Amino acid sequence: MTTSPVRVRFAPSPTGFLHVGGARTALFNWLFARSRDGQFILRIEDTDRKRYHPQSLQDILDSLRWLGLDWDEGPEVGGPYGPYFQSQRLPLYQEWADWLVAQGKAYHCFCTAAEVEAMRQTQRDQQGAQGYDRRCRWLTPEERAARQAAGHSSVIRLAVPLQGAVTFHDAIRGDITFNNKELQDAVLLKSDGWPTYHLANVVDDHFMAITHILRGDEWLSSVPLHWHLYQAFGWQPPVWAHLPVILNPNGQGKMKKREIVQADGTIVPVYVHSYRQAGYLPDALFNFLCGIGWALDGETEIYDRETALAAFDIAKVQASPGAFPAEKLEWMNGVYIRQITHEALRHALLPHLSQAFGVPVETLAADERLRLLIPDLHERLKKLTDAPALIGFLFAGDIAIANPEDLIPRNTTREQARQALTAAAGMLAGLESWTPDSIEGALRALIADLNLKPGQVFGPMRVAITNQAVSPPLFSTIAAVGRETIVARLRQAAALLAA
RNA sequence: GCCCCCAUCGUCUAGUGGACUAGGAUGUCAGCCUUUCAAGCUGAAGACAGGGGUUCGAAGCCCCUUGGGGGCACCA
Repeated sequence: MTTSPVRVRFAPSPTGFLHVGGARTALFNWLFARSRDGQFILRIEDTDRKRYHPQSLQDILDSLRWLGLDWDEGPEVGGPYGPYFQSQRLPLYQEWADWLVAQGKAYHCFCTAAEVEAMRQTQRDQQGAQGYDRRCRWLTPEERAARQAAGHSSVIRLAVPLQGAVTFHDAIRGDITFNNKELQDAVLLKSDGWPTYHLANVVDDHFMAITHILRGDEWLSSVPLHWHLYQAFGWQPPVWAHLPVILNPNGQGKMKKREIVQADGTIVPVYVHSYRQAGYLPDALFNFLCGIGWALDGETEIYDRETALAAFDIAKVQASPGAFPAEKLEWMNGVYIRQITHEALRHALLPHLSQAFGVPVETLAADERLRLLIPDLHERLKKLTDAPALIGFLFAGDIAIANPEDLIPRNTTREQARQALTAAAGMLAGLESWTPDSIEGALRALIADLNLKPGQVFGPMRVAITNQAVSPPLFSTIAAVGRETIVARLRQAAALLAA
């Protein structure tokens, strides 16, 4: 049906960091473009000078790249339809706004922001119609000229048709109709000469030859306005597809712009960089984001980019809003962590461990104990930042067991625990072969000698060695940590119980 | 208040009139494994919002109700 090459854009506003919702929009655009052999354009909509946030641009760029969403045209890569910052295209918007005025399709409005706000307030009080009452639309040429001569500042508003309706087609939702009487004479050009979203968006999409607009559902109600703009300009509108909004994890309301504290106290981050920092893998987040509003085949949950690309179909995107399934992301990230090699995991872990323990990355990279423990760590992580809590004992110089009772498992006496620790220390001090297997063999023999159960010996040892209730498996931990430290810690703990 | 969109297990979803006693995943619970925690394996509970139509036949089409969401800026 579409003969021209597909060109889509992701058009964030640099007013904040890249949100997972925005990332999902970018992802679907990217998927659509790449699966249709088209172009993915990144355009920065920086026309809001009040909310401009200087760090957000870099964050958006970094986050998109981290997710692997590369753009064909846009910031830092250029392209034939540039510039890709709206702040650098101001004359274009002014020119076309003036053109609309000259054509009688738009008009200067001299009302101040305060006047318009007052208007709105009155209407709200009376529960009547909403918005600007169009008083400047009916000004005579003389009145207009007089105000202009008096130096009154003005905005340019679109003169939308007062009657009739507009019906447009959405690639996900089908035909949608709005009555023109519900529409506003929206501001196109602000009094400072900068364009609003509506104008800039339509002008840019046209001159950048955008063929499809995939964006959030929250834009659906501004389509009729844009449609009339295309009409006024005499331009061919693109194909619209409105993606379902992502709701808060509890399903209530559009996903918040700042981190979400759930009822149980757990925190759900909303920025892509937060997930990056928290040790999520980009492939996992990519895969996960694909699954909000779209499904590969209804069966397969774990799939790579190529697979997604081969199957992606915009018409199969869900129309209904959906909650952000945070727990599923946890699980999925664990799956992706388990898929990488031990060595890859070790490297990925270094910065996180460095930060957690204040040890230089180079030192950690050379740490043989860490290397030995990676395989046992591997299947215990949902995210990279889970690692420090599991292996803190490697970097604690001295272990201080706060409560000696922690060394005593249930169904075990204090004396039994002390005996077990002492015996294990003595045995390990003289053990010839120092491997997980030999350690295990010797310890099991010891258990039989002492006539105790595994848990009665391993439990105290775990606490004595790691000062943690949860740790990687004992035998490899012992092997990794080294004889001297192990024996010392066991004896120290035994002494604690003797006291 | 007005307009628009939407409606399948708690959650993400499969389903495009008959293969639906509604499938997968996550989460939950139970069992196995087991030195803790994970991972893994096995099993269980768990949904077509309600009511009318249309049809031989409806989760899927139409209408109404209800519920949810979005929008109504010189923000995007």
